Amino acid sequence: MDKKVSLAVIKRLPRYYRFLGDLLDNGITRISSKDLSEKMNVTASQIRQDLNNFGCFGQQGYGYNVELLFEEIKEILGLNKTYNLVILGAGKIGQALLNYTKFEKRGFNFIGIFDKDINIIGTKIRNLEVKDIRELENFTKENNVDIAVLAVPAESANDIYEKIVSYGIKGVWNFSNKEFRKENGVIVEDVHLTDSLMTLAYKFNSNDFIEY
Amino acid sequence: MDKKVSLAVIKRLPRYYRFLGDLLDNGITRISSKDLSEKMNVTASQIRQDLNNFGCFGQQGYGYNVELLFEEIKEILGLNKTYNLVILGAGKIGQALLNYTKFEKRGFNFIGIFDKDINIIGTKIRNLEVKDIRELENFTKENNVDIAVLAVPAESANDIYEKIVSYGIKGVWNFSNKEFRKENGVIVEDVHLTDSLMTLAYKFNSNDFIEY
DNA sequence: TAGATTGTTAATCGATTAACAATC
DNA sequence: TAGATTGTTAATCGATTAACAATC
Repeated sequence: MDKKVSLAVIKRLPRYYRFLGDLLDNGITRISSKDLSEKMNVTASQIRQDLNNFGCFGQQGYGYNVELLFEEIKEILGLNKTYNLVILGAGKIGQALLNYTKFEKRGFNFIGIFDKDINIIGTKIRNLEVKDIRELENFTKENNVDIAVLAVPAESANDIYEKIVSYGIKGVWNFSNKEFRKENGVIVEDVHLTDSLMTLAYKFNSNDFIEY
Repeated sequence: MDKKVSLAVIKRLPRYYRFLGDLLDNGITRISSKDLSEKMNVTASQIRQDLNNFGCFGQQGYGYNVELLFEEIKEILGLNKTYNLVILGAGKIGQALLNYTKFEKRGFNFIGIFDKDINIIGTKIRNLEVKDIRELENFTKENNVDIAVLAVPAESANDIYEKIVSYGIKGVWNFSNKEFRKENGVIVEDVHLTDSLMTLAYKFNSNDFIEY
């Protein structure tokens, strides 16, 4: 068993992955922690410390092979697998996410979208027909659902979350403005857009904050 | 001049605001840091430390008046003002944000939406007609634009960002998968959806991480 | 008043940075 | 080999938690 890695480190991994992807696109094959640190505006120490939580990917006197490190981080993040996602709530947010094709390029496949509104059920969004939320239970039995995207209004968020958990779905990507108790090893990743906008408002009005 | 407040504290403010709002809705008029800490799953010490960055809002032996504290945090976050926002990019994300009415309840008003696609320009989304992105410069001269919502594809993100800055817009809510140099006091708040999904993937596959 | 709970100082903990021996 | 740069240990810094005097 690896030693525990702090969430602070984990949240930096996608950023490394992004920068390494850019380097790859630019045909750069090797990079030192120092050069990368300047591009990313962090310390070289931090980069080396972060990476060494997962293994020794560099070489003394050389630095890091960009492609190799890119692939390692991909593996660490779990992006060599594919994931089946269902969207709960076929409103604006749910539709926007379904229509956003970038996620599928990373292996996140939308296999279902559900709503309770009789006027939306049956309509087609992109390649999927909106199903009745009451069909979710059977759907999870017949399909391997990894992640539920919670995009319902705040009022029904708790109900739907309880259903998700009881149906055995393990991952929740939460766009509702609510928080949930993590139970039975359920993993919740929150996207609080309103919180983000409020943080922007604060920063907008004040110069008295410390970057990062 | 107040002493600097760390971004960690600032990012917790919207969460306090959210929980206090819930308490208010439930008719609860006072709360101690201890009771709130149990609801929020943080320490009472942290709550008191956080709040005391901004003032003394409690009362010994009593705790905090919920409504008063709610209003204080609202003020601190800058939610007693209103903000004018323009959306750049009338694709799925841009449209979804425009259609999401919650933001306006908080004082964030969408006053324009722009795109470069001739097929989209002129169409109406909610209450706004999509304008040609080339009209943005004049628009910013005639209107007080506080925040630009960057919802364009990655390829054009940098170009549009440069324009935003040169037109004197101070706040950027960035939904593009790019990062920008903060220049001329420009404030950028990033929403990296793909990063968030990758973090979820990591957590999904591993139990070896530390919560928060 | 006595009990409760704050505001704040001090202690602890963890994360970041610096330094450097190991080594490619 | 000499130079470069890692992996890793040690030092520093900052954030969180604990403790408690002040006080409502």
